Amino acid sequence: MVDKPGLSKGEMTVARILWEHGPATVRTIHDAQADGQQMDFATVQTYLRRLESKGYASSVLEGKTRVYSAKTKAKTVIRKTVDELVSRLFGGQSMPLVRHLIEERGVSADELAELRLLIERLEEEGKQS
Amino acid sequence: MVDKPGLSKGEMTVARILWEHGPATVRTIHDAQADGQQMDFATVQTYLRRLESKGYASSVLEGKTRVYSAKTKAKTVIRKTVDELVSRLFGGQSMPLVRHLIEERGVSADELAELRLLIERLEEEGKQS
DNA sequence: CTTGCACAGGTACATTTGTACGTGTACGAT
DNA sequence: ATCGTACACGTACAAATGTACCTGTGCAAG
Repeated sequence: MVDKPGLSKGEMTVARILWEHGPATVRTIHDAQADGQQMDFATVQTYLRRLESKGYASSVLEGKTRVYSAKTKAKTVIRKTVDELVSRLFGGQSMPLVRHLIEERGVSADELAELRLLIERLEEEGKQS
Repeated sequence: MVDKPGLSKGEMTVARILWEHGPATVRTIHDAQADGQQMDFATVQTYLRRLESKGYASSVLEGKTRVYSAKTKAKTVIRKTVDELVSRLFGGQSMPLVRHLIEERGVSADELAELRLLIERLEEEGKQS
């Protein structure tokens, strides 16, 4: 796997919508934008085109509309992006970021419970390996 | 607080070294680079200059060398950057990122213990508020 | 004194990114 | 047959970014 150039912020925003909705047209994605962060139809189109040329998406002309599909899994892009960030901002340590997320941005009671379970599970695994 | 333009990746890398070392010269920062991700002396210089022009750093000429200091706290930049990322990649939800960090990138036993404490503390706080 | 380092500061420049306009065309309504 | 609508697709272009060279100058070694 040759490493494709990374995604820019705008491309990422569009990519995320693509992952969520599955195969979609420019319009679908354009309309799916969260209010307040609208980008022009043509802009979305450009991002999609770039996504495709970078190898992150593929498309087929279906009738007269082009339908784009994600070609790279969200997880892959997320991993790469997060790794990047962690390395640049925290010297490769993930804990500081985890701490930041939990402390600085709210975590609901439910999420807290989920986290607890996650941790307990990992502690178990740790013990026996 | 007018929001200054964000930091680019390169600038962030340099900014981080600046935060760690405290006031430093171009050379100090250049030499402090983790092996393998060396950037040219002049490149570091440029980033520092840009950091200053964006208002994230300040500098004084000390004798014949210029000494740069961070002007914005790491936490501020981190918050902004992470918020950005979380919003673009996870639609504003931080839990998916926390999960990713814990599951996909290793967490040592010690860190796990720390996390457990952190969670317990938050659970306590939650109960009484 | 002369030469060479070590830096500061200015300038350069190709890419990438954000953002979008304009043209051409197929299809459905008049 | 004609028009408006909805797209695809090519093109545009300024700003941001990554990356670095070049020039001048003071200091220190010869």
